[in-house]
Amino acid sequence: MKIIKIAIADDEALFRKGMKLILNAYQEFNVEIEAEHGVHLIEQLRAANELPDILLLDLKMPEMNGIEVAKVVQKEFNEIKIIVLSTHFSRAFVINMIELSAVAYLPKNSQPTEVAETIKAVYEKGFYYNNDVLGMIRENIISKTKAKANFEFDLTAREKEILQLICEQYTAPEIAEKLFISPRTVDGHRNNLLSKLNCKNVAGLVVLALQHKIVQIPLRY
Amino acid sequence: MKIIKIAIADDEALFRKGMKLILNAYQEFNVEIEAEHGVHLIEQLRAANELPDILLLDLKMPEMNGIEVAKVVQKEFNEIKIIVLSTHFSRAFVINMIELSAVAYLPKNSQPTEVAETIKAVYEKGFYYNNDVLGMIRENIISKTKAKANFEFDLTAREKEILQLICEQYTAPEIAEKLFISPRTVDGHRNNLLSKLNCKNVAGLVVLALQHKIVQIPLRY
DNA sequence: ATCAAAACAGGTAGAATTACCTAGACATTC
DNA sequence: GAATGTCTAGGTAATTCTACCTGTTTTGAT
Repeated sequence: MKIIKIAIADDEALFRKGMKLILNAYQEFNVEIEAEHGVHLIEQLRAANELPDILLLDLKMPEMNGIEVAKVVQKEFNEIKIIVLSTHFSRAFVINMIELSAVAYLPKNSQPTEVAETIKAVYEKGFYYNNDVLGMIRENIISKTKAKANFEFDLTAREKEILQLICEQYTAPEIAEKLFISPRTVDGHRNNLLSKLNCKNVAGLVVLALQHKIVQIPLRY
Repeated sequence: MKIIKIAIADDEALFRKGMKLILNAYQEFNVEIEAEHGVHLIEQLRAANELPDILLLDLKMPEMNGIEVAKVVQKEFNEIKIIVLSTHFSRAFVINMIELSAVAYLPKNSQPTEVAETIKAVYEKGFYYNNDVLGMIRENIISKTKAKANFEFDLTAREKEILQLICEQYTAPEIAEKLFISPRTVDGHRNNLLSKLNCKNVAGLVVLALQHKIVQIPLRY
Protein backbone atom coordinates (compact mmCIF):
# COMPACT_ATOMS: atom_id res chain seq x y z
CA MET A 1 0.00 0.00 0.00
CA LYS A 2 1.24 3.40 -0.95
CA ILE A 3 1.61 5.74 2.01
CA ILE A 4 0.29 9.25 1.54
CA LYS A 5 2.85 11.81 2.69
CA ILE A 6 1.34 14.82 4.36
CA ALA A 7 2.57 18.27 5.35
CA ILE A 8 0.72 20.47 7.86
CA ALA A 9 1.09 24.22 8.06
CA ASP A 10 -0.76 25.84 10.92
CA ASP A 11 0.33 28.35 13.51
CA GLU A 12 -1.60 26.72 16.33
CA ALA A 13 0.66 24.06 17.76
CA LEU A 14 -2.23 22.29 19.45
CA PHE A 15 -4.21 21.99 16.28
CA ARG A 16 -1.14 20.86 14.37
CA LYS A 17 -0.18 18.21 16.87
CA GLY A 18 -3.75 17.04 17.17
CA MET A 19 -4.13 16.73 13.45
CA LYS A 20 -0.84 14.87 13.23
CA LEU A 21 -1.95 12.36 15.87
CA ILE A 22 -5.26 11.85 14.15
CA LEU A 23 -3.74 11.36 10.73
CA ASN A 24 -0.87 9.15 11.83
CA ALA A 25 -3.43 6.85 13.42
CA TYR A 26 -4.34 5.87 9.87
CA GLN A 27 -1.67 3.55 8.55
CA GLU A 28 -1.99 4.96 5.04
CA PHE A 29 -1.07 8.45 6.19
CA ASN A 30 2.24 9.79 7.34
CA VAL A 31 2.67 13.39 8.46
CA GLU A 32 6.20 14.19 7.38
CA ILE A 33 6.36 17.93 7.62
CA GLU A 34 5.03 20.36 10.20
CA ALA A 35 5.33 24.10 10.04
CA GLU A 36 3.98 26.92 12.17
CA HIS A 37 4.12 29.44 9.34
CA GLY A 38 4.73 29.74 5.62
CA VAL A 39 8.40 30.63 5.69
CA HIS A 40 9.18 27.59 7.76
CA LEU A 41 7.13 25.39 5.48
CA ILE A 42 8.80 26.58 2.30
CA GLU A 43 12.21 26.08 3.90
CA GLN A 44 11.36 22.51 4.76
CA LEU A 45 9.95 21.81 1.33
CA ARG A 46 13.08 23.15 -0.34
CA ALA A 47 15.23 21.03 1.95
CA ALA A 48 13.15 17.89 1.61
CA ASN A 49 14.49 15.09 -0.57
CA GLU A 50 10.99 13.73 -0.97
CA LEU A 51 8.02 16.05 -1.31
CA PRO A 52 4.75 15.43 0.48
CA ASP A 53 1.73 14.45 -1.60
CA ILE A 54 -0.63 16.69 0.27
CA LEU A 55 -0.38 19.95 2.15
CA LEU A 56 -2.92 20.84 4.80
CA LEU A 57 -2.72 24.59 4.76
CA ASP A 58 -4.11 26.99 7.31
CA LEU A 59 -4.91 30.38 5.89
CA LYS A 60 -4.30 32.52 8.92
CA MET A 61 -0.63 32.35 9.79
CA PRO A 62 1.97 34.89 10.84
CA GLU A 63 5.03 35.64 8.73
CA MET A 64 3.61 34.30 5.50
CA ASN A 65 -0.08 33.65 5.23
CA GLY A 66 -1.78 30.79 3.45
CA ILE A 67 -2.42 32.67 0.26
CA GLU A 68 1.21 33.58 -0.23
CA VAL A 69 2.21 30.04 0.61
CA ALA A 70 -0.27 28.69 -1.94
CA LYS A 71 1.29 30.87 -4.60
CA VAL A 72 4.81 29.70 -3.85
CA VAL A 73 3.78 26.06 -3.65
CA GLN A 74 1.82 26.36 -6.88
CA LYS A 75 4.91 27.73 -8.56
CA GLU A 76 7.71 25.71 -7.05
CA PHE A 77 6.06 22.49 -5.92
CA ASN A 78 3.20 22.08 -8.31
CA GLU A 79 2.80 18.37 -7.59
CA ILE A 80 1.77 19.01 -4.02
CA LYS A 81 -2.00 19.07 -3.60
CA ILE A 82 -3.17 21.85 -1.33
CA ILE A 83 -6.07 21.25 1.02
CA VAL A 84 -7.14 24.51 2.62
CA LEU A 85 -8.06 24.56 6.29
CA SER A 86 -10.12 27.50 7.37
CA THR A 87 -12.81 28.83 9.57
CA HIS A 88 -13.56 31.39 6.92
CA PHE A 89 -16.12 29.93 4.60
CA SER A 90 -17.57 32.54 2.31
CA ARG A 91 -18.11 31.94 -1.36
CA ALA A 92 -15.68 34.51 -2.67
CA PHE A 93 -13.02 33.23 -0.36
CA VAL A 94 -13.44 29.61 -1.33
CA ILE A 95 -13.45 30.42 -5.02
CA ASN A 96 -10.36 32.51 -4.55
CA MET A 97 -8.53 29.57 -3.02
CA ILE A 98 -9.62 27.24 -5.79
CA GLU A 99 -8.24 29.72 -8.26
CA LEU A 100 -5.00 29.43 -6.35
CA SER A 101 -5.28 25.72 -7.15
CA ALA A 102 -6.54 24.49 -3.80
CA VAL A 103 -7.95 21.02 -4.42
CA ALA A 104 -10.15 20.89 -1.35
CA TYR A 105 -11.50 23.14 1.34
CA LEU A 106 -11.98 21.89 4.87
CA PRO A 107 -13.64 23.79 7.70
CA LYS A 108 -11.42 23.70 10.76
CA ASN A 109 -14.15 22.13 12.81
CA SER A 110 -14.45 19.11 10.54
CA GLN A 111 -14.61 15.61 11.95
CA PRO A 112 -11.39 13.56 11.78
CA THR A 113 -13.12 11.10 9.47
CA GLU A 114 -14.01 13.92 7.10
CA VAL A 115 -10.41 15.01 7.01
CA ALA A 116 -9.26 11.49 6.26
CA GLU A 117 -11.88 11.01 3.59
CA THR A 118 -10.98 14.27 1.97
CA ILE A 119 -7.30 13.40 1.89
CA LYS A 120 -8.03 10.01 0.38
CA ALA A 121 -10.35 11.49 -2.20
CA VAL A 122 -7.80 14.11 -3.14
CA TYR A 123 -5.10 11.49 -3.44
CA GLU A 124 -7.24 9.34 -5.67
CA LYS A 125 -9.18 11.81 -7.78
CA GLY A 126 -6.93 14.83 -7.58
CA PHE A 127 -9.49 17.01 -5.90
CA TYR A 128 -12.49 16.89 -3.61
CA TYR A 129 -15.20 19.43 -3.10
CA ASN A 130 -17.95 18.84 -0.60
CA ASN A 131 -21.50 19.92 -1.20
CA ASP A 132 -21.06 23.32 0.37
CA VAL A 133 -18.10 24.09 -1.83
CA LEU A 134 -19.85 22.67 -4.87
CA GLY A 135 -22.81 24.90 -4.22
CA MET A 136 -20.51 27.88 -4.04
CA ILE A 137 -18.78 26.94 -7.26
CA ARG A 138 -22.13 26.57 -8.91
CA GLU A 139 -23.37 29.90 -7.66
CA ASN A 140 -20.15 31.45 -8.81
CA ILE A 141 -20.53 30.18 -12.33
CA ILE A 142 -24.12 31.28 -12.53
CA SER A 143 -23.75 34.62 -10.79
CA LYS A 144 -20.81 35.59 -12.98
CA THR A 145 -23.10 37.51 -15.26
CA LYS A 146 -25.40 38.96 -12.66
CA ALA A 147 -24.24 42.10 -10.92
CA LYS A 148 -25.65 41.57 -7.50
CA ALA A 149 -26.48 44.52 -5.34
CA ASN A 150 -24.42 44.74 -2.23
CA PHE A 151 -25.97 44.68 1.19
CA GLU A 152 -22.95 43.70 3.19
CA PHE A 153 -21.70 47.24 3.56
CA ASP A 154 -24.13 49.99 4.25
CA LEU A 155 -22.80 52.64 1.96
CA THR A 156 -25.00 55.56 1.09
CA ALA A 157 -25.87 56.20 -2.53
CA ARG A 158 -23.53 59.15 -2.57
CA GLU A 159 -20.71 57.09 -1.14
CA LYS A 160 -21.18 54.44 -3.78
CA GLU A 161 -21.13 57.15 -6.41
CA ILE A 162 -17.87 58.52 -5.06
CA LEU A 163 -16.43 55.03 -4.82
CA GLN A 164 -17.34 54.36 -8.39
CA LEU A 165 -15.59 57.52 -9.56
CA ILE A 166 -12.54 56.78 -7.45
CA CYS A 167 -12.32 53.41 -9.17
CA GLU A 168 -12.56 55.19 -12.50
CA GLN A 169 -9.34 57.02 -11.66
CA TYR A 170 -10.84 60.38 -10.91
CA THR A 171 -9.06 62.45 -8.26
CA ALA A 172 -11.00 64.14 -5.50
CA PRO A 173 -10.96 67.57 -7.21
CA GLU A 174 -12.17 65.99 -10.46
CA ILE A 175 -14.97 64.19 -8.70
CA ALA A 176 -15.91 67.45 -7.00
CA GLU A 177 -16.16 69.19 -10.34
CA LYS A 178 -18.15 66.33 -11.84
CA LEU A 179 -20.68 66.32 -9.02
CA PHE A 180 -20.78 70.08 -8.47
CA ILE A 181 -19.65 69.84 -4.87
CA SER A 182 -16.60 71.00 -2.99
CA PRO A 183 -13.42 68.92 -3.13
CA ARG A 184 -13.55 68.90 0.65
CA THR A 185 -16.86 67.13 0.53
CA VAL A 186 -15.40 64.49 -1.73
CA ASP A 187 -12.62 64.22 0.81
CA GLY A 188 -15.19 63.70 3.50
CA HIS A 189 -16.95 60.96 1.57
CA ARG A 190 -13.70 59.23 0.76
CA ASN A 191 -12.70 59.34 4.39
CA ASN A 192 -16.01 57.80 5.35
CA LEU A 193 -15.44 55.07 2.77
CA LEU A 194 -11.95 54.37 4.09
CA SER A 195 -13.33 54.19 7.56
CA LYS A 196 -16.45 52.15 6.74
CA LEU A 197 -14.59 49.70 4.55
CA ASN A 198 -11.60 49.65 6.84
CA CYS A 199 -9.07 50.50 4.17
CA LYS A 200 -5.74 52.28 4.32
CA ASN A 201 -5.93 54.06 1.00
CA VAL A 202 -7.64 54.14 -2.38
CA ALA A 203 -5.92 50.94 -3.44
CA GLY A 204 -7.80 49.18 -0.68
CA LEU A 205 -11.06 50.81 -1.66
CA VAL A 206 -10.69 49.73 -5.26
CA VAL A 207 -9.81 46.16 -4.34
CA LEU A 208 -12.80 45.88 -2.07
CA ALA A 209 -15.14 47.55 -4.53
CA LEU A 210 -14.13 45.21 -7.32
CA GLN A 211 -14.03 42.06 -5.25
CA HIS A 212 -17.51 42.64 -3.96
CA LYS A 213 -18.80 44.10 -7.17
CA ILE A 214 -19.93 47.26 -5.45
CA VAL A 215 -18.92 49.10 -8.60
CA GLN A 216 -18.95 48.22 -12.26
CA ILE A 217 -15.84 48.95 -14.26
CA PRO A 218 -15.63 48.21 -17.95
CA LEU A 219 -12.69 45.98 -18.81
CA ARG A 220 -9.65 47.92 -19.97
CA TYR A 221 -6.60 46.91 -21.94
CA MET B 1 -43.39 9.14 -0.77
CA LYS B 2 -43.14 12.15 -2.98
CA ILE B 3 -43.17 11.26 -6.66
CA ILE B 4 -40.64 13.05 -8.82
CA LYS B 5 -42.30 14.41 -11.95
CA ILE B 6 -40.13 14.24 -15.03
CA ALA B 7 -40.21 15.72 -18.50
CA ILE B 8 -38.16 14.33 -21.39
CA ALA B 9 -37.20 16.33 -24.45
CA ASP B 10 -35.39 14.33 -27.13
CA ASP B 11 -35.93 14.04 -30.84
CA GLU B 12 -35.17 10.32 -30.98
CA ALA B 13 -38.41 8.53 -30.26
CA LEU B 14 -36.65 5.31 -29.38
CA PHE B 15 -34.41 6.92 -26.83
CA ARG B 16 -37.33 8.84 -25.38
CA LYS B 17 -39.55 5.81 -25.05
CA GLY B 18 -36.72 3.74 -23.67
CA MET B 19 -35.89 6.31 -21.08
CA LYS B 20 -39.52 6.61 -20.13
CA LEU B 21 -39.82 2.87 -19.59
CA ILE B 22 -36.66 2.78 -17.54
CA LEU B 23 -37.67 5.69 -15.34
CA ASN B 24 -41.27 4.64 -14.83
CA ALA B 25 -39.96 1.30 -13.56
CA TYR B 26 -38.90 3.23 -10.46
CA GLN B 27 -41.97 3.90 -8.40
CA GLU B 28 -40.61 7.27 -7.25
CA PHE B 29 -40.41 8.57 -10.82
CA ASN B 30 -43.20 9.53 -13.15
CA VAL B 31 -42.53 10.74 -16.67
CA GLU B 32 -45.33 13.21 -17.30
CA ILE B 33 -44.21 15.09 -20.35
CA GLU B 34 -42.53 13.95 -23.53
CA ALA B 35 -41.46 16.18 -26.37
CA GLU B 36 -39.58 15.60 -29.60
CA HIS B 37 -38.34 19.15 -29.81
CA GLY B 38 -38.18 22.40 -27.88
CA VAL B 39 -41.27 24.09 -29.26
CA HIS B 40 -43.39 21.12 -28.35
CA LEU B 41 -41.90 21.00 -24.89
CA ILE B 42 -42.51 24.66 -24.16
CA GLU B 43 -46.08 24.34 -25.40
CA GLN B 44 -46.72 21.46 -23.04
CA LEU B 45 -45.09 23.25 -20.12
CA ARG B 46 -47.25 26.32 -20.70
CA ALA B 47 -50.37 24.18 -20.88
CA ALA B 48 -49.51 22.05 -17.86
CA ASN B 49 -51.37 22.68 -14.63
CA GLU B 50 -48.55 21.06 -12.70
CA LEU B 51 -44.93 21.56 -13.71
CA PRO B 52 -42.43 18.71 -13.72
CA ASP B 53 -39.64 18.76 -11.15
CA ILE B 54 -36.99 17.71 -13.58
CA LEU B 55 -36.38 18.08 -17.28
CA LEU B 56 -34.16 15.65 -19.13
CA LEU B 57 -33.04 17.77 -22.01
CA ASP B 58 -31.33 16.59 -25.16
CA LEU B 59 -29.17 19.24 -26.73
CA LYS B 60 -29.46 18.26 -30.36
CA MET B 61 -33.04 18.76 -31.42
CA PRO B 62 -34.70 20.20 -34.51
CA GLU B 63 -36.91 23.30 -34.36
CA MET B 64 -35.53 24.58 -31.09
CA ASN B 65 -32.34 23.18 -29.69
CA GLY B 66 -31.46 22.44 -26.12
CA ILE B 67 -29.65 25.69 -25.46
CA GLU B 68 -32.58 27.82 -26.54
CA VAL B 69 -34.91 25.62 -24.56
CA ALA B 70 -32.73 26.00 -21.49
CA LYS B 71 -32.91 29.76 -21.80
CA VAL B 72 -36.70 29.77 -22.04
CA VAL B 73 -37.09 27.32 -19.19
CA GLN B 74 -34.68 29.28 -17.02
CA LYS B 75 -36.74 32.37 -17.62
CA GLU B 76 -40.28 31.07 -17.55
CA PHE B 77 -40.10 27.93 -15.45
CA ASN B 78 -37.22 28.57 -13.12
CA GLU B 79 -38.28 25.87 -10.65
CA ILE B 80 -37.67 23.11 -13.17
CA LYS B 81 -34.25 21.52 -12.78
CA ILE B 82 -32.57 20.85 -16.08
CA ILE B 83 -30.49 17.74 -16.55
CA VAL B 84 -28.65 17.87 -19.83
CA LEU B 85 -28.38 14.75 -21.96
CA SER B 86 -25.66 14.81 -24.51
CA THR B 87 -23.02 12.95 -26.42
CA HIS B 88 -21.21 16.22 -26.70
CA PHE B 89 -18.87 16.50 -23.79
CA SER B 90 -16.38 19.31 -24.25
CA ARG B 91 -15.45 21.62 -21.46
CA ALA B 92 -16.72 24.83 -22.98
CA PHE B 93 -19.99 23.15 -23.80
CA VAL B 94 -20.52 21.77 -20.34
CA ILE B 95 -19.64 25.07 -18.69
CA ASN B 96 -21.99 26.87 -21.03
CA MET B 97 -24.85 24.61 -19.99
CA ILE B 98 -24.12 25.11 -16.33
CA GLU B 99 -24.19 28.84 -16.89
CA LEU B 100 -27.60 28.26 -18.38
CA SER B 101 -28.42 26.73 -15.03
CA ALA B 102 -28.19 23.06 -15.95
CA VAL B 103 -27.96 21.20 -12.66
CA ALA B 104 -26.46 18.00 -14.09
CA TYR B 105 -24.88 16.69 -17.23
CA LEU B 106 -25.42 13.10 -18.34
CA PRO B 107 -23.69 11.36 -21.23
CA LYS B 108 -26.26 9.68 -23.42
CA ASN B 109 -24.61 6.32 -22.99
CA SER B 110 -25.01 6.37 -19.22
CA GLN B 111 -26.33 3.35 -17.39
CA PRO B 112 -29.99 3.47 -16.31
CA THR B 113 -28.88 3.34 -12.69
CA GLU B 114 -26.68 6.37 -13.22
CA VAL B 115 -29.62 8.26 -14.66
CA ALA B 116 -31.77 7.34 -11.72
CA GLU B 117 -29.09 8.27 -9.23
CA THR B 118 -28.52 11.58 -10.91
CA ILE B 119 -32.20 12.42 -10.84
CA LYS B 120 -32.46 11.53 -7.17
CA ALA B 121 -29.37 13.52 -6.32
CA VAL B 122 -30.67 16.52 -8.20
CA TYR B 123 -34.02 16.27 -6.51
CA GLU B 124 -32.39 16.11 -3.10
CA LYS B 125 -29.39 18.39 -3.35
CA GLY B 126 -30.45 20.64 -6.18
CA PHE B 127 -27.60 19.66 -8.45
CA TYR B 128 -25.27 16.82 -9.26
CA TYR B 129 -21.96 16.90 -11.06
CA ASN B 130 -20.00 13.76 -11.71
CA ASN B 131 -16.23 13.68 -11.61
CA ASP B 132 -15.79 14.46 -15.28
CA VAL B 133 -17.93 17.54 -15.01
CA LEU B 134 -16.26 18.54 -11.77
CA GLY B 135 -12.89 18.30 -13.41
CA MET B 136 -14.08 20.56 -16.18
CA ILE B 137 -15.46 23.09 -13.76
CA ARG B 138 -12.19 23.06 -11.90
CA GLU B 139 -10.14 23.53 -15.04
CA ASN B 140 -12.43 26.34 -16.00
CA ILE B 141 -11.90 28.20 -12.76
CA ILE B 142 -8.16 27.77 -12.85
CA SER B 143 -7.60 28.46 -16.53
CA LYS B 144 -9.41 31.75 -16.21
CA THR B 145 -6.76 33.13 -13.95
CA LYS B 146 -3.64 31.54 -15.35
CA ALA B 147 -2.19 32.07 -18.81
CA LYS B 148 -3.17 35.63 -19.56
CA ALA B 149 -1.28 37.64 -16.96
CA ASN B 150 2.12 37.45 -18.57
CA PHE B 151 1.04 37.92 -22.15
CA GLU B 152 -0.76 41.15 -22.45
CA PHE B 153 1.55 43.43 -20.53
CA ASP B 154 5.26 43.06 -20.36
CA LEU B 155 5.89 43.96 -16.79
CA THR B 156 9.17 43.04 -15.20
CA ALA B 157 9.20 40.78 -12.17
CA ARG B 158 10.05 43.72 -10.01
CA GLU B 159 7.20 45.76 -11.41
CA LYS B 160 4.73 42.96 -10.75
CA GLU B 161 6.06 42.74 -7.23
CA ILE B 162 5.55 46.45 -6.70
CA LEU B 163 2.11 46.28 -8.27
CA GLN B 164 1.14 43.47 -5.97
CA LEU B 165 2.20 45.44 -2.92
CA ILE B 166 0.43 48.55 -4.14
CA CYS B 167 -2.76 46.51 -4.41
CA GLU B 168 -2.19 45.31 -0.89
CA GLN B 169 -2.43 48.90 0.32
CA TYR B 170 1.21 49.44 1.02
CA THR B 171 2.50 52.96 0.48
CA ALA B 172 5.70 53.59 -1.43
CA PRO B 173 7.80 54.06 1.72
CA GLU B 174 6.41 50.86 3.16
CA ILE B 175 7.16 48.96 -0.01
CA ALA B 176 10.67 50.40 -0.01
CA GLU B 177 11.23 49.13 3.50
CA LYS B 178 9.80 45.74 2.65
CA LEU B 179 12.04 45.31 -0.37
CA PHE B 180 15.12 47.01 1.09
CA ILE B 181 15.26 49.66 -1.62
CA SER B 182 14.88 53.42 -1.65
CA PRO B 183 11.39 54.93 -1.67
CA ARG B 184 12.48 56.77 -4.77
CA THR B 185 13.05 53.52 -6.54
CA VAL B 186 9.58 52.40 -5.65
CA ASP B 187 8.42 55.72 -7.02
CA GLY B 188 10.23 54.97 -10.24
CA HIS B 189 8.67 51.55 -10.57
CA ARG B 190 5.23 52.86 -9.84
CA ASN B 191 5.68 55.56 -12.43
CA ASN B 192 6.74 52.95 -14.96
CA LEU B 193 3.64 50.96 -14.11
CA LEU B 194 1.41 53.98 -14.53
CA SER B 195 3.01 54.66 -17.86
CA LYS B 196 3.08 51.06 -19.11
CA LEU B 197 -0.47 50.34 -18.07
CA ASN B 198 -1.65 53.75 -19.13
CA CYS B 199 -3.20 54.65 -15.82
CA LYS B 200 -3.71 57.95 -14.11
CA ASN B 201 -3.21 56.79 -10.54
CA VAL B 202 -3.09 53.81 -8.25
CA ALA B 203 -6.82 53.29 -8.55
CA GLY B 204 -6.29 52.58 -12.23
CA LEU B 205 -3.39 50.25 -11.49
CA VAL B 206 -5.44 48.29 -9.02
CA VAL B 207 -8.41 47.98 -11.36
CA LEU B 208 -6.24 46.74 -14.19
CA ALA B 209 -4.26 44.41 -11.96
CA LEU B 210 -7.41 42.82 -10.61
CA GLN B 211 -9.28 42.66 -13.88
CA HIS B 212 -6.40 40.89 -15.57
CA LYS B 213 -5.44 38.96 -12.50
CA ILE B 214 -1.90 40.19 -12.67
CA VAL B 215 -2.01 40.06 -8.91
CA GLN B 216 -3.78 37.88 -6.39
CA ILE B 217 -5.44 39.57 -3.48
CA PRO B 218 -7.02 37.69 -0.62
CA LEU B 219 -10.68 38.50 -0.20
CA ARG B 220 -11.34 40.99 2.55
CA TYR B 221 -14.42 41.90 4.57
C1' DA C 1 -42.78 68.68 14.34
C1' DT C 2 -38.83 66.74 15.93
C1' DC C 3 -34.86 63.90 15.66
C1' DA C 4 -31.20 61.52 13.34
C1' DA C 5 -28.68 60.67 9.46
C1' DA C 6 -26.66 62.17 5.44
C1' DA C 7 -24.66 65.52 2.58
C1' DC C 8 -22.34 69.45 2.54
C1' DA C 9 -17.99 72.42 3.32
C1' DG C 10 -14.23 74.67 5.53
C1' DG C 11 -9.35 74.68 8.53
C1' DT C 12 -4.87 72.78 9.24
C1' DA C 13 -0.94 69.88 8.65
C1' DG C 14 1.84 66.24 7.47
C1' DA C 15 2.43 62.32 4.47
C1' DA C 16 2.30 60.52 0.00
C1' DT C 17 1.70 60.74 -4.79
C1' DT C 18 2.62 62.37 -9.35
C1' DA C 19 5.47 64.44 -12.86
C1' DC C 20 9.19 65.98 -14.64
C1' DC C 21 14.45 65.43 -14.63
C1' DT C 22 19.37 62.84 -14.39
C1' DA C 23 22.50 58.95 -14.00
C1' DG C 24 25.35 54.89 -12.30
C1' DA C 25 25.59 49.55 -11.92
C1' DC C 26 24.74 45.43 -14.02
C1' DA C 27 23.37 41.82 -17.26
C1' DT C 28 22.13 40.41 -21.94
C1' DT C 29 22.28 40.64 -26.65
C1' DC C 30 24.01 41.76 -31.13
C1' DG D 1 32.42 46.86 -27.55
C1' DA D 2 28.16 49.03 -28.09
C1' DA D 3 23.40 48.99 -27.48
C1' DT D 4 19.62 47.85 -24.73
C1' DG D 5 16.94 47.12 -20.69
C1' DT D 6 16.36 46.81 -15.79
C1' DC D 7 17.07 48.14 -11.23
C1' DT D 8 18.80 51.37 -8.64
C1' DA D 9 18.34 56.31 -6.54
C1' DG D 10 18.65 61.18 -6.21
C1' DG D 11 16.58 66.47 -7.20
C1' DT D 12 12.64 69.54 -7.38
C1' DA D 13 7.94 70.96 -7.24
C1' DA D 14 3.16 70.77 -7.54
C1' DT D 15 -0.65 68.14 -6.41
C1' DT D 16 -3.20 64.98 -3.85
C1' DC D 17 -4.26 62.22 -0.04
C1' DT D 18 -5.06 61.30 4.78
C1' DA D 19 -6.26 62.53 9.38
C1' DC D 20 -7.65 65.17 12.58
C1' DC D 21 -11.03 69.09 13.63
C1' DT D 22 -15.33 72.21 13.12
C1' DG D 23 -19.87 73.44 11.55
C1' DT D 24 -24.49 74.21 8.53
C1' DT D 25 -28.08 72.53 5.54
C1' DT D 26 -30.95 69.04 3.71
C1' DT D 27 -33.58 64.95 3.96
C1' DG D 28 -36.19 61.20 5.68
C1' DA D 29 -38.50 58.87 9.28
C1' DT D 30 -41.15 58.49 13.76
